[in-house]
Amino acid sequence: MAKPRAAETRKRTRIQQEKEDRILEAALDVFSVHGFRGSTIDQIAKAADMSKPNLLYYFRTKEAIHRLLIGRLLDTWLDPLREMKADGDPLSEICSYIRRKLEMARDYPREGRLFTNEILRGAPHIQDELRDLKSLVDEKSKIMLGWMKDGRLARCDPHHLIFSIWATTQHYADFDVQVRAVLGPGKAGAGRFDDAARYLEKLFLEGLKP
Amino acid sequence: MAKPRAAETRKRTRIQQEKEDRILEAALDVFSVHGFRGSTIDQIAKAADMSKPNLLYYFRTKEAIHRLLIGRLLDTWLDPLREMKADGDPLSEICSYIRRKLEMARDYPREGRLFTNEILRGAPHIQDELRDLKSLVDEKSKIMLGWMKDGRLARCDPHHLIFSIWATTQHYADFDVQVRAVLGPGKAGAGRFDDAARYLEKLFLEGLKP
DNA sequence: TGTAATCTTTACCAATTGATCAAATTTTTC
DNA sequence: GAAAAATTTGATCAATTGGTAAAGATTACA
Repeated sequence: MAKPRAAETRKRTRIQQEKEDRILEAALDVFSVHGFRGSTIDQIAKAADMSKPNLLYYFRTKEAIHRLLIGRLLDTWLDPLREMKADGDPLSEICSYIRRKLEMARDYPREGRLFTNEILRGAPHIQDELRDLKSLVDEKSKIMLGWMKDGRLARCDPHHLIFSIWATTQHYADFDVQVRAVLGPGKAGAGRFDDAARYLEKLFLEGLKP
Repeated sequence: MAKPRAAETRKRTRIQQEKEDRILEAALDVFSVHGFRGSTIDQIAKAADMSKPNLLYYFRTKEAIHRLLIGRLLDTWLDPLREMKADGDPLSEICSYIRRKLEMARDYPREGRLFTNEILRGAPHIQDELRDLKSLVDEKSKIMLGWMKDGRLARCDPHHLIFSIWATTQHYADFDVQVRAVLGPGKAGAGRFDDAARYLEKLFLEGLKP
């Protein structure tokens, strides 16, 4: 008896494994540029080099692909923030956080844009996750307030401090086209991330030292 | 003889004026959330409270509306940067720039998101403008390098400095949903922009003073 | 007030879209 | 090597999409 869709099988076949990966890879390419509504199954199928019905054999709907991608993304996206520990040196902790976020922007720009697309749309599918995000940020904010009270970090609004780290690092994924256009052929090479890291480190280190 | 489309008439009628404004207003709402491909004429027409053919009487195509909106946006978007003058006090000039960009994020969030959508898509329609942008940024970078040489501004990469201002201010338009979710009902009111301004001013002032 | 120009509506069209189905093909398993 | 399971394909569908044609309604203006 042929299963109607591959997704339900207990054990993933070799083919299933490979095709699903190819689809997700292609979908990430397409979704991250055009957003959910702006992307078509045909487009994704073509990018994955297979027919549309074939693709739909592995994922029931367009939304199923998108949901899976978003889910995977959210799972790892906040890891760097989770790693910020109260018992570390405040400025080093913040610098590490910036560095890690910048590495993510460099190594996973499509994931970053997928997330930004979702937020731009009003985050319709990740309301729960936003709630989790709030509690994580609140928790880390408390740590920072402690550092400030101890005179180990400049007094400021920790929420907005976190926003500014998100913004400055994510910028290099979302606005990549603009960044490259502005830097010009000479400075838009791979080294731009090192330049960014150097600049951001200085800005935040000087800006936040007590 | 009835003109096929209203746009070509020399003088704009009262009705033309009003309807075109209503369409652009509605289109800005829709495009800024869903992007170009994710938005439909029906959607825009409904938001503008008119029938689709009626809307298409004023704008030939969906793209015509989008082009006009993008054009208008780019026209005013860079004004704050243009206003940065070499003969001002470096830190005050930068602070004013931040304040103005933040006001734009507060007062014109839809325009900001429209722009971000366009950039996320790879900026297909604004290649020329990106070239103009580069020369403007290069020009202002030279001014900043002068300030640094004179010891009136901390030494850093001026391009990345400008990026960080764009990123931190634009963040409050693009990631508004996330910002509000994280701040929570207590602090997500209109005052969040004042908090942001206070924080950013401190960060950049301390981070960039020589 | 009459008429020409402008505006609006109804009906429509061809292309694209997300998705289905049964038949044909390939792969795995015994 | 045959049966069973998994995979692929081509044909198809209903809904949506961007856009048009033409007739009817309204407005501006002499």
